[in-house]
Amino acid sequence: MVKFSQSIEDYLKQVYLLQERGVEPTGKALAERLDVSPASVTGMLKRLAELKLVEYEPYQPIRLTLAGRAIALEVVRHHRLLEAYLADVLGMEWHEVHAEAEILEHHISERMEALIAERLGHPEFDPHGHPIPSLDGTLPKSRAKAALADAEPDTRVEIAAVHDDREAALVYLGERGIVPGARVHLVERSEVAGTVTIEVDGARHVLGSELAAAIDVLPQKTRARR
Amino acid sequence: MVKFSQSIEDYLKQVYLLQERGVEPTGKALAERLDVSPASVTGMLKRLAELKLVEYEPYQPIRLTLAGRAIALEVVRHHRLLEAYLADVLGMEWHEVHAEAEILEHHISERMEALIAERLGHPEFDPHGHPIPSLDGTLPKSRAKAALADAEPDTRVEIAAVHDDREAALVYLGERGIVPGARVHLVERSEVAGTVTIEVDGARHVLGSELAAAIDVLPQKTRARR
DNA sequence: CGCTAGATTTAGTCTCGCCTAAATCAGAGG
DNA sequence: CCTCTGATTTAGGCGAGACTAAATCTAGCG
Repeated sequence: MVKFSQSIEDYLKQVYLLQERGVEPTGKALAERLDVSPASVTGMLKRLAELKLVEYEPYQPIRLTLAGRAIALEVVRHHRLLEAYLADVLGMEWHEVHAEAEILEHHISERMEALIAERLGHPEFDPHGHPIPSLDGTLPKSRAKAALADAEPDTRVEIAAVHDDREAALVYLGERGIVPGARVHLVERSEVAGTVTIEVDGARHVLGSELAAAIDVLPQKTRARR
Repeated sequence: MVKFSQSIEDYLKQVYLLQERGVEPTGKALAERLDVSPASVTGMLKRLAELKLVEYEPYQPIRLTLAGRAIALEVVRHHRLLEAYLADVLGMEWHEVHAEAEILEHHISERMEALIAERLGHPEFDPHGHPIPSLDGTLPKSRAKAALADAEPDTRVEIAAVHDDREAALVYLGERGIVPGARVHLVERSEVAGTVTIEVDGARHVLGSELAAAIDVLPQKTRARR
């Protein structure tokens, strides 16, 4: 597979990540996530279409081609392996790993990727609970999960993943033990207040629904899996 | 300290490395090492002079400013720490580490640098025997050493450093145990043949003077130091 | 059916680093 | 002191990837 620029990798990755979260990858969404003007996105999409990495016609939905998806998966694999490595081996805090991996994902060799994966024992999930694509492009299958913001009140759940890159949010959650694998009691949700109340380790916490929407949980009848 | 582009870091690093080896950093030498045309070097030197990172006047010798030297040292520190880390912790072969470090040196955070240095116990030399600048910009002092190509024949010496990036050369030397720390008997030198004969672990090897010039040795009255 | 808001695309520029070709300079030898 | 050679600099350009401003499309609503 030919080597593409970091910019190209970033665009493809963001298209993939939006799709992974079930969001339509529009030009606007890409512009926001890439911190770039919408006009720049259009320009790049044209190039990506030329390169057969995305299917793109003006005003039509954006889709990755097989080749584009392969690159996106590779970058995502690098990112998540790096997060796991930085946290587990180097002892970096879980809120720091994203920023570091965001950069390094574009620069590690296949050799280094393999050494890292091996050292970690080929993990299936990163410290935020995100699935790590395998070398052949397959994803670990995870059980049905729901956003904490939508889960059944007064049930016990297990935190599965946290989809929030902001360091402050991760510090906040980490300090309160709201991390993948944690068992949590969902006390109540208030639609009108826009809050979710949970109990972790005997302490109560109230989260805004925005943050609660970024947290995926599993019904409690499960075992830990990290 | 402001963040400069990878290109700028590379230019400054090469100026530093040439000086470290006692070579005048001319435009031509830089062009070769950076794999760039001489005209491009001139252009970049102008920019670097504007940025107060080098002292440069047309046709005058090139010198790093304090700021430029600080950046060069930082990049070299990253490079050599990474080489040590990749070899010692990740188990990468000593001939592979240079290429990987060459890229990653520009992308690791200060935080990661610190974690790596700590994990390694703040080493003074990298796997090739090159000194690792400390955080405050000082270098470990190494004892007087000479190129293998110039050393006294029929003496015992210790390999101190190998100044050759080519993978094939490193594989060749590594397979024969010609690595920093190794004790070697310098059997003879032939000016006319352009060869140096050494004995390592009971086996004789003949090296061309070019390669022998890239190997630094210490007189034998020393202890191992890695 | 027509309007409008918001998303998207087009057009035209800018900067960074690189290039080639041509000009110029420095230093050695006659 | 002149000339030749090799190093260096100047001049002119190019491609990537970003930007702003202006034009255009789409979709929802009255």
